[in-house]
Amino acid sequence: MAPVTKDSINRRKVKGVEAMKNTKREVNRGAWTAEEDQKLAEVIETHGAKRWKTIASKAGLNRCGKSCRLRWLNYLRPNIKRGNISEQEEDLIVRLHKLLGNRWSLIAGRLPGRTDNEIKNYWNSHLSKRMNQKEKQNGANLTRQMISTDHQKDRVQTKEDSSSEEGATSTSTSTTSAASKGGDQNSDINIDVDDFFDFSNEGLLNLEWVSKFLGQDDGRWFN
DNA sequence: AAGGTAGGCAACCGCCACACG
DNA sequence: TCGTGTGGCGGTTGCCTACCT
Repeated sequence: MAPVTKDSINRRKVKGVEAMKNTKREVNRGAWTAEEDQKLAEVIETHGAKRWKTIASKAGLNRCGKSCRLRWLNYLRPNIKRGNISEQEEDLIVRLHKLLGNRWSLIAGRLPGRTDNEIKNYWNSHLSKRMNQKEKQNGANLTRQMISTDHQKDRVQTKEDSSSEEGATSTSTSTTSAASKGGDQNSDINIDVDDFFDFSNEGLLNLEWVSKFLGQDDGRWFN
């Protein structure tokens, strides 16, 4: 809703500086200044993106290593895409989330130039709401389906009652068994994703492997 | 015009896993 | 084997802006 412009970011930075001046804590907190960004980038360029505590001290930044790491990974790192998540990316996020849950770093690993933080934010602000709406729709459809199925079962039961009592019992059992499997799709996929995912040899943004598990019949999530 | 509200994003917090001495 | 330091991750918060009343 509120587009984040350069101006707004700079204003935040100024506010952040003010907040830092007022804080009694030892390390800087809040928004990063352009100067801090530059220092951090320079140190990482010469020393590499590791040993964040060392980087923080070498850069002369009064910030903790964690903060430096986060800033680098989510903002300063080269080849970062910002905003404008495409339909393809969105589709992939939804599919991966269905498969992996809130494992944002894994999901981000399949989206070049996207950070886990960005995906997490995008999910929380955009997709989760749409998913809820979709689930409600599906829930309503499912209820209608179940009512319809119950009526059919009743008809079958009545028919079988009149012929064979034993046969009716077996039919009922199998129906219940099938229904119990239909609840949570994720529970059907009994795989260890940590062992399973090896991204090294796969092309990025390739939906085939996701579709293998989730099924192409799903089609697009949001129409 | 002013205040309230919701959306969006950056950054922080707390926990956990791993490496190393 | 244990303790400590560090990095990584997901959840949450805080702030700013645009929109609504």
